[in-house]
Amino acid sequence: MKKERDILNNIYILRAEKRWTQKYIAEQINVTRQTVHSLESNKYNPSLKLAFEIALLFNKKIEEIFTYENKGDS
Amino acid sequence: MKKERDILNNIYILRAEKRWTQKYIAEQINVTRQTVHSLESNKYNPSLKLAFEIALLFNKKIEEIFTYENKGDS
DNA sequence: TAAAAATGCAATAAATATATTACATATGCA
DNA sequence: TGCATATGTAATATATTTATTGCATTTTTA
Repeated sequence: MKKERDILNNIYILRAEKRWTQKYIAEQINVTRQTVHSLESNKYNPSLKLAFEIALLFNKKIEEIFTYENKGDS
Repeated sequence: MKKERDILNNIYILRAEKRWTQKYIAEQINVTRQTVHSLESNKYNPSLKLAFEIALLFNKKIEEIFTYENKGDS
């Protein structure tokens, strides 16, 4: 069995800390609000460009925002 | 003018250091050799998952392998 | 409390990453 | 030199991300 991993992120938390809206983030990084919403809901694999944009916006490293962990591990 | 950035990577160098083939890398991370080749030729925006897989394989941080820099800056 | 803004969600379209296949050239090695 | 392996490239197919639109519900704020 090959190891499956999930990409997870804590954008929801980071956004709450900053009190930013999804719309605001979307505008800053030039994507739609849908994209931000999908990202936050943690159920897909964004492009590296998008990950970099998010990291730049929050002034963090990609790995401080996104994790790649064994499926099932919470 | 909105700032455009390029995603670049040094996989070619890292691979040379390890003396690995494109085929070998492709097999390790479950993509095709084409994908590895395209990646190395630095002209596109991979998925975050692929970036994580490469980083794991080389045991490095994503940002040690991929950079996101202003277009034109070499 | 009413209006405005923010969020969740869904369907479909558009864009682009990745796979597949194939072939030509280059490079290393017997 | 000749064979095996590695690499560059291209065309087409498939998969997945992202955009677009729209609407319902929740939360904020005047």
